[in-house]
Formats: sequence, structure tokens, C-alpha cells
Amino acid sequence: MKRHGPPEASGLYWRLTMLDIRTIRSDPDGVLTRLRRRDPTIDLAPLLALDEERRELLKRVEELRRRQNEGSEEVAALAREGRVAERDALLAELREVAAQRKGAEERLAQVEQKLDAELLALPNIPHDSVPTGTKEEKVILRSFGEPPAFDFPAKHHLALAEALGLLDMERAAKVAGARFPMYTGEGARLEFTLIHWMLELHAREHGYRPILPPILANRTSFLVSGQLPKFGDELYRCPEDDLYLNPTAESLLVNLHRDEILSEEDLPLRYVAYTPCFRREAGSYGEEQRGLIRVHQFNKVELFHYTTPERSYDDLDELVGHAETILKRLGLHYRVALLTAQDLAQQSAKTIDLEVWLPAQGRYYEVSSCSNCEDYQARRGNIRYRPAQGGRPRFVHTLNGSGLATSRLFAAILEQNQTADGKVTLPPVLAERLGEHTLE
RNA sequence: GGAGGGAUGUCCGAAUGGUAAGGAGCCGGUCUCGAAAACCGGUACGGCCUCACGGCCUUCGGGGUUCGAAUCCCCGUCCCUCCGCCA
Repeated sequence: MKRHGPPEASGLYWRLTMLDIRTIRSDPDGVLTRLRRRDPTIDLAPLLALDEERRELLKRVEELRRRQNEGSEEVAALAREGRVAERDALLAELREVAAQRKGAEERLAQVEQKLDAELLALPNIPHDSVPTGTKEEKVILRSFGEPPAFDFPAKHHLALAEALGLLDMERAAKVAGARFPMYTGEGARLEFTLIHWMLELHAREHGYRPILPPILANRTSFLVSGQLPKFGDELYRCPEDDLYLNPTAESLLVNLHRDEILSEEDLPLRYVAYTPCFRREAGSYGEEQRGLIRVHQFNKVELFHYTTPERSYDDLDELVGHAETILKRLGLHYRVALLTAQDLAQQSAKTIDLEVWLPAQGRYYEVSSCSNCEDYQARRGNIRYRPAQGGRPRFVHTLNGSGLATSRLFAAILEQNQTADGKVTLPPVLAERLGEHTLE
């Protein structure tokens, strides 16, 4: 089958297999059991029926095509020998074969389209090390530092920021709308400094290749990342151009090597990107609407790995460590959580979150989400590598993690380092770069 | 935004309606103490269906004409040249 071009195109194209259809076919019960850990409503029966129908139709189409190929050569031969009557008889027969083939191909295309829709909608299979459970039942793996002990009521980062002239949410609302941030004065300097410092650290100390990608991306890119077709509601869209605003650089970085065959010697490939991220955040509410916790636009430094199946879970631990370095050097209290099966994003097989403490809220908020997507995205994007020992190309494993998202980080820096008189004592790594120790 | 040109394998590159030349590279072999050179053979990446034998697809993507399309027609993507616009 062909395998090129945007997967939304119709016709006899190679289906996107987020899960290997052959695996599903050979062990449907095993796959179903594992998928239901994440979503008990998943049903594979329609998919399996379509798969069988497809293979039957495919056999018929191929047989007709074979007869046509043979016949066509014969036509040429008869014509060369001047056997006109025989040639005309054969032509009549082949016209019939061609018509039958066309009909069978149309039915096949319909079946394949339905099969694609089923496959695209399926989420990744949770890894065995992922606990069964709901969102609330995540497992805390470890924590770093202690919540700062204040002998005064902790102020909200928004109150601190507005008093210190670091943020101007009112004017931001005038310019764009509610829940878009505007960093001002020392606040803008702090934000720039954080982004640059994180990018430099990952590039120079952890060996990542820096990328400054486009902020708009096309539909295919989001189909590959797993955002589409199911989660398009979160995306800002430019309908005239069929482009979408970047919600996370993961979506862009996974498409860097779409439709490529990499060399095993080049793996792992590690990229660090800075992008603004845009999210419509349709369903959020309450306390989260104030300040920087949940906004339509935020800055993020993203880490991304292309690696082999053999080492991808070791890479995940390393990735988490790289993200943690940022929080440790800032001296922020945080904890590390292992998400349960029901809390995983569509594309993820295993996710570890870093959650930073926000004293005014009295709770932890996610500042990094590190996932191993195994070959889910690689299948959708047709991203493979040639094994060093030769043989057929295999799908890579892809990993992504924030390192880190700054708006919540910004909030945590203010809230955890606030003083009784409403000032903020900067962590040394930032004080050094900003040229001042206190925001006042 | 307008006009024109282009896309063939790992690379270069031919084929203008009859089922993808040729060369380089790569792999294997002969020769050699060994290597190079030379010579001989293989080589369309890759994929789908099949227990297998084998069949089928793959000339940027999609559609059309035809018994038959790299080749003809339509739509799209990307690249190049020029014009316009612009930080």
C-alpha cells in the first residue's frame, strides 16, 4: 500500500495504525483488557469486523489487478503480431475486469476509511508499571524540599505580581481578552531570564539540540501527535489557512522527523524547544481562573526524545531528572507523581508529572508532564529507524516532557519566596542573571 | 498575491501511452600475503495480504481518462526563478 501524504486524504492510502492492527488482530482480548484499564467503555468489535472485511476486499482487488496486468501485456503482444480480432475480444474482457476492480476498490476505500477512524480514536495502551485507577489515585513517588513556613498569610502570586508591577492582567484583557497574561517591567525580565536559563541548561548541560519552531502547524501534525481528531476543542485555529496555534511544542517536535527513517547510530535524538503555548481551556473554573495558573497563553520549554524501544523507559527516568534539575536549582518545593491509567493523555503509555507547591492555593500544580508515548506517535507519523545490525526498519519511541512551563513556575517563584512585607527574594541562579536579589 | 520552471531509488540521471535505462555508491564473490584496482553477480528504499508458496502496491500526494499512465487531464503540497508587498 502507499504511505505518503496527509492521512486525512481519501483513497487507497495506508492506514494510520496507532496500535498495530496485527497485534490487535492476534490478541484482541489481551489488548482490550489493557485498554480498558484506561477507559472501560472501549470496544474493539467494530474495528475487528472492519479489519476482516478489509482483508477480504483486498484479496479480491489484488486478484483482479493481477488479471488486468497479465491481460494488458497480452494486448500489447497481440497488437504487435497483428492479431486484431483476438486483441479486440481480450479488450472487451478486460474492460469488464476493470469495471469490477473499480467497484471493489471503492468498497475497499470506504472500509479503510471507517477502519482508520476507529484506529485513530484509540488511545495508547498503558504500560504495565502504570497503576490502575482514577485521576485522584495517582502515586506520589518522591518529593523535594519542604513547603516554606511563613509566619504570615501567604499572598496569591497575582496580588504579589500586581503590587510589584510584574504583571498587568487588566491591560492584557484590554488588548486580548480575559486570561491572557502580560508581563511588565521586572516581570518581563524575569520571564525572559527563566526561559533563556532553562534552554541554555538543557542545551549545554544535558546535551539537547535547541529548536525554535514555527508556532502555527497544520492538521497533519496534530493528527500525528494525537491531538486530533479527538481533542481539537482545545486548539486555537486559523480556518482560512487550516492551521492551528501551537498548544505544546510536543506536537511540533514529533513532526520534525515525520516520514523519515533514522539511523540507530543517531539515536537517541534529543531536542529542546521554546514556544509560547495557546490553549482554549474550555472547561476550567474557579480559583484556577485567577492569575497564571490556567491561562490561554503561556511560555514553555519542551524536551523531546526520539529513542529505541529497548531504552525508552530508562530515557523517561532521565527526562524526568532533566526537568527536575530546574526546580532543584531554583530551590522550589515540589513532588513527583506517577499518573494512573485513567489519567493518561491519549498518546501516552506512561506519564510522570512534576508538581510544584503554591502556598496561597495550599496545593500542588503540574509544571511538567513527562511521557513515554512508545511507538504510538511514531506509527501515526511513520517515524522509523534502521537497526544497527540491519533488518527491517522499526518504529522509534518518542518521549516528551516540559522542562518547564514558565507561567506556573513564575507563580511558584513568587509565592514560595515571598516575604512578610510583600517582596520576593529571588533564587540565587536568577538573582545572578537579573542583577538583583529582591523584587520590590 | 501574480507569472513561469521543477519533484523518479542512497546519490546523479534516462524513459512523452506498452509495464521504471545507464552510472556512482552499497552488498556478495573471483584475484591477492593483505589491500587497492580490475572483473563477475546482486541491488527501488519501503510497504500491504499470506502459515507458506506467492501475489499486490510504491516515479511528491489525491482524483480522472485508458485494456494499460512516470508519461495525458484536473486538484493540492513542497522547492527554484522573476514580479508585487512587507518586518
